[in-house]
Amino acid sequence: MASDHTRSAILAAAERLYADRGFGDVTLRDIVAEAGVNLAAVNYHFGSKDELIAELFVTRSIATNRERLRELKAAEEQGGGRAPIEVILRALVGPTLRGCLGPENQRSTAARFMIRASIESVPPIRRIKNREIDHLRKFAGAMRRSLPDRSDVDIYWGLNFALAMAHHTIRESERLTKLSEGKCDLDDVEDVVARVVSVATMALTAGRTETKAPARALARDAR
Amino acid sequence: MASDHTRSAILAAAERLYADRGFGDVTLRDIVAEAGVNLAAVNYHFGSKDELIAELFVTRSIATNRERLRELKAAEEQGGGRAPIEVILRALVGPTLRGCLGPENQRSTAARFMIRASIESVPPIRRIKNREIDHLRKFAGAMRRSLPDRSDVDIYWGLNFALAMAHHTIRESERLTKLSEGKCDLDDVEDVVARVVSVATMALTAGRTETKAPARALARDAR
DNA sequence: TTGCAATTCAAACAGTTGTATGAAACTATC
DNA sequence: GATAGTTTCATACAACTGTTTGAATTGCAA
Repeated sequence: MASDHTRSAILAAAERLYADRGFGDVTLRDIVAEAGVNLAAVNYHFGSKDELIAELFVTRSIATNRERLRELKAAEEQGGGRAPIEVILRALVGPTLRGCLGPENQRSTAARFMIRASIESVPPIRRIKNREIDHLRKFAGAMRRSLPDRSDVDIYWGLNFALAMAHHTIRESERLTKLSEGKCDLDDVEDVVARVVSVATMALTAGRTETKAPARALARDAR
Repeated sequence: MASDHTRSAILAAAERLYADRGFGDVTLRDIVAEAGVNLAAVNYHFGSKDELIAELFVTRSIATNRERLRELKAAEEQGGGRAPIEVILRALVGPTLRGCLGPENQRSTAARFMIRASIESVPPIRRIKNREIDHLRKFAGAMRRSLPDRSDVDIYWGLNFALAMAHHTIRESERLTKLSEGKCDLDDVEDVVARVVSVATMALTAGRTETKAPARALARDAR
């Protein structure tokens, strides 16, 4: 046991720096300086830099997934096994968007770290990341129960597009603000969530009478 | 003038390696080995590694933007100044998707390089990247002309979501294939383009009678 | 206090990175 | 064919990376 103080100071400093500046250009020396500990402490407590990153990622990954699944479970129980698709999508993208957008002082370091992890591809994380597929499968299952007439292909595409809009908006929030000259307000997080959920819902329910990839026909007309 | 052979060999090798492995872990020595030239050649011909990356990015950026604008211009001229929104969106996301997806042997190194550039954030590129906003503004203008009843905010959000779906699908194509157990066919590029265009069109035209952010009401009902 | 393990620390290590150097090899002009 | 300018090359350099080492310090039990 012992103090544990150094250990958690390193974790906190590392998470903060990675969230802000990305994995690429944060060195061990940056981390220990920020944490106010000795350089050798990282290797002593974690073994290596990669293991530090991995531990950070696993911890946060578990926490984020639990949060999302909590919302999902609650929604499905309330609906007797079937939740409205909008609520499922909200459980999927809401926690991340809320953690990464909004006024600077209320952004979660943890959420921003996770976005970094999903963007930059660093070896120790890549190795673990496959497990997240199981997590997404649970959401795919809930979406299937919510939209039983929908083909699997459409479910997966809808899931993909929902994540796409959420992650891309976070990643490019600065550019979107500049492009729109401030008209798109990324501090109004609930509006952003509502927009993403709305579009994803449309993607998943358009042409709902057919069962086989109806989105294609609609777009083909435009060619 | 002189031979120029070494110069272009370096450019080609660098683009290939960056497209495949990202900027993070491609060293000058990797590049010169792939190009079959001496280590000092990069600094001799380009001055520094950063200037090599910058030249590569500027060249490709101009080419990609020209291709997209060509499609856009053609569509607007054919429609007498107003192009259908689907065609505009297709001009926006089509070239990139076609260059990055599809069977391995027909993927464009250039397009994959550009996606890398838009994903990983490396200093020399970040400095140049702001210019791309002007390019996107041209598309925003065309979309405004196509949907004159739409508010600027909705236009920008639609543009953002269209790019989001295209880029995210490219970035996470492997995961989507695995998640869907191959049901989502990412080799059928035209299907992917059609899906993205279709959803983006819905995002931009839903509730088309109103002028003020109608997407919000739809999602709010679901809360 | 003594003794022992856990922790911290300054320093050095080995490896890799981008860059610079000066001699050698070319190429074209006179 | 000698000369001047360009391009290539092997090599060295300085800076930085993650990691290791072994001595100092700390904390705690006997």
